[in-house]
Amino acid sequence: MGGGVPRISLRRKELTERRREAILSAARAVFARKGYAHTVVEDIAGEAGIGKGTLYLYFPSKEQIYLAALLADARRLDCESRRAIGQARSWQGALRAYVEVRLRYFETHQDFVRIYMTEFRGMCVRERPVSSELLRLTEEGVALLARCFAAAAARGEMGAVDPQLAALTVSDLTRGLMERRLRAGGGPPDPADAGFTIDTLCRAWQP
Amino acid sequence: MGGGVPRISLRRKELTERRREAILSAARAVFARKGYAHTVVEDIAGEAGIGKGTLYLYFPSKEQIYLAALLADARRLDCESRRAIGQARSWQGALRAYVEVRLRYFETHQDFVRIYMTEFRGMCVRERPVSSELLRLTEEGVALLARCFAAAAARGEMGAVDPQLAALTVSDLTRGLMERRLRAGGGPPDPADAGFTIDTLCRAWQP
Amino acid sequence: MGGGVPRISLRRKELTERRREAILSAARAVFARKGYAHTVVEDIAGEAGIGKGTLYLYFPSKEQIYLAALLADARRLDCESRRAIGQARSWQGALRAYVEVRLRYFETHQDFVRIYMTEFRGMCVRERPVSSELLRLTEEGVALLARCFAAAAARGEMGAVDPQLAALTVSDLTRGLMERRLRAGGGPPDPADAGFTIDTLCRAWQP
Amino acid sequence: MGGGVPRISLRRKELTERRREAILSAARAVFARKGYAHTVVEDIAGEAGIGKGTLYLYFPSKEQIYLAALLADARRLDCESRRAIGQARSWQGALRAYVEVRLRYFETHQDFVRIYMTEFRGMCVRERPVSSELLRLTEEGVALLARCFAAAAARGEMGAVDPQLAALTVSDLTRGLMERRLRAGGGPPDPADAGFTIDTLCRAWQP
DNA sequence: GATGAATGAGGATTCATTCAT
DNA sequence: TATGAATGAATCCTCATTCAT
Repeated sequence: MGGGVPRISLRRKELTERRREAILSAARAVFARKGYAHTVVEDIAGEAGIGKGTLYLYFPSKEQIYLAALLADARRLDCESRRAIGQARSWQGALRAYVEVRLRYFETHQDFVRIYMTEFRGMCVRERPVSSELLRLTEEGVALLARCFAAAAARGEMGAVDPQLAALTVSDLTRGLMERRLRAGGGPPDPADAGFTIDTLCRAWQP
Repeated sequence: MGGGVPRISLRRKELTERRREAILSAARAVFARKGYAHTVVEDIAGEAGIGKGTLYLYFPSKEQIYLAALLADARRLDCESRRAIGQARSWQGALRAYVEVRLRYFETHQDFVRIYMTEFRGMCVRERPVSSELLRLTEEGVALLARCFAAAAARGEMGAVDPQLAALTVSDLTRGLMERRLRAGGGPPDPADAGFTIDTLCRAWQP
Repeated sequence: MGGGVPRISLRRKELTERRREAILSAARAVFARKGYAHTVVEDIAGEAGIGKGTLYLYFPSKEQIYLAALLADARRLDCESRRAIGQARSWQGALRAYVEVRLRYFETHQDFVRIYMTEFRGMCVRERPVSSELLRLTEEGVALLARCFAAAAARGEMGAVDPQLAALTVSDLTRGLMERRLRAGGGPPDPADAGFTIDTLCRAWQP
Repeated sequence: MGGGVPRISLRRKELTERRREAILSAARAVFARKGYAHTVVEDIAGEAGIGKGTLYLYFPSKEQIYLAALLADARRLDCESRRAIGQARSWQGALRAYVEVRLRYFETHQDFVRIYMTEFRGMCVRERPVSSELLRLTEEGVALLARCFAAAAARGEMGAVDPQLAALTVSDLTRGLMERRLRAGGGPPDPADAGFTIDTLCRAWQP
């Protein structure tokens, strides 16, 4: 039993995967720069260093590229989020983890955040939900936090707040923090703002 | 006797103004439903019950219709906001006024909020600012609140919080409230959520 | 026999005629400045100091305004041309009269010439003849000259040239003179060029 | 063997060039038939047997198609003109060459002449010069002739005429000849007219 | 697989003409 | 009679997607 046959296939698959990633990375960069409407498919192909037609071998449409570009990062962010929140020893730690994971993710994946925060969420509110998984991931982050809060409240470590509403509150404020960083462009953001947000909520929800 | 001369002219002006409003109203409805990119000028004309070309007698371009539609409501909202916050007797009252004015405005001007919250703010982050006044109005609301907070802090009625950051926090959470109402569609929103937000902040920032 | 009744009617007719002239004058100015395609009906109305709709009480279409504007001047030019050529005592005189009448007309009716020379003649070649009278007037000027030449040739005062071709030659060169004046803008044209043209032809066609 | 590498690339380039020519040819036909203003881009595409969008892969705008269509032929005409005039042994020969090259060109490129004579020259007089090269080529033909005449005059073979005015005279009359051929449609033009023009000028300008 | 030339539906805007006042 | 607001057909151009090489 050699197994030489699938080796080529593996190579192939790996290459394909690598190219898929390259396309998504290019797509994020362009979508972040120009927004969905102003982005031309050819721009993405150019940024990815491939031909326009090649895109359509990997994705069926511009919209699917957009969603896939978001989904990949949303999954990664969800992973990191789970890990960090899982390691937290208190509801305050979980809250801080939620915020900090996102701000750290922003440092290295500004393109994703830009699209996700300033365009995709709006699209979701307006049109029919486009990607169920993307939506689920978004809600998952909040739900994770909500479960933490519920447990903490049950243990009496947290004031008697609605865990779901509390988690949504954290989510809203985190978005605000990121938008301000985006608007600041490359300039340094107010380094105190994240602390302010966390402090505010910790104080409000202490038992 | 007398005074009848400009009557026709007045009629005309009034009619023109009425039609301008009708166009903006139609535009808000369509933009809210489909978003800027998917809206076709003919749709707006149809919704307004006029011909396509007529739009261009009142506005020079699709983009200007969009901005004018937002601006009119943003001004009204700013007015109501000023009045309500001006009447507040405490920073808590101001906070509550800011949120409630917006939620009440949402009841009757859902279209505006839909566009403003889910599209325009994102556009501002992404592209060059499109309308300076619209931007100014947005920032004005926050600044108003910030001044209230600063005064309250100076009087010792409020904890030692950064007034600007506090105002931004209120703004972010209010947006969150409205987005959830939008997503709920016509369904009844959680009636407690606004209270939760206000309570949270009041508790956090008491002296 | 009073005759009071038609007096009003006369007034009316005269007023109408006066306004017609004003429109045509305005039309010539605008058409000369922008050309037929780039001229907007509203421009003409504005130049004439009347409303856009009023134009259509006097003329049925933009095209008819254009033709009427040309026709009025073409008739006047034809009149002056007939008179001047009629007074000429030799074929050289007729030739000179033809050229000079046109150059003089150019001084005071540059708009007409601009349209006529640079646009209308081209239109005639390209499309179906638009106005039979306008075309006839153009040919009439040449024919007039041709008859002069034929008579002169018959009297032996002129070389044995084909009168029709000779007249066309004069026509072509006169057009060239006017185009150069148009292109010179307001600047002074070469004052010798008309003389050169006339001398050339006189020498060529002497017996 | 070998040397086959760029074959595909050559094919492609050749094909592209061939299609560019096809578009220009179609454009000339349609522009000649309808004039610039009445020509619709779709007409050109249809005449060229390609899709509307394909035009814009080859040219950036309707106006550029127009100018390119003229420019290609204007260059060819200029070439032939230079050659023919260069071979002329006398100023009379040069004059005859100038006229005959144009009449011959007319036989095979009636579309070009139609546009060039009846529309483009007028546009130049009326509006800002659109294509500097096109304008230069037009003036170049006249200048070439003018230099011939100047040389001939210096050698005493020609009367003391202003060479520039003489060349303009030839140009004006040649245009007249072509316009009459255009107006004659397919019908046979007066075969004597070119001879008449040439004879007239030769006689006028002999020493 | 990879490419980019070809396509044509779609969309913003203009403007000659009409018509209610 | 005079007006200019209203109209919608007409037009240029873009760009997502297809497909022959």
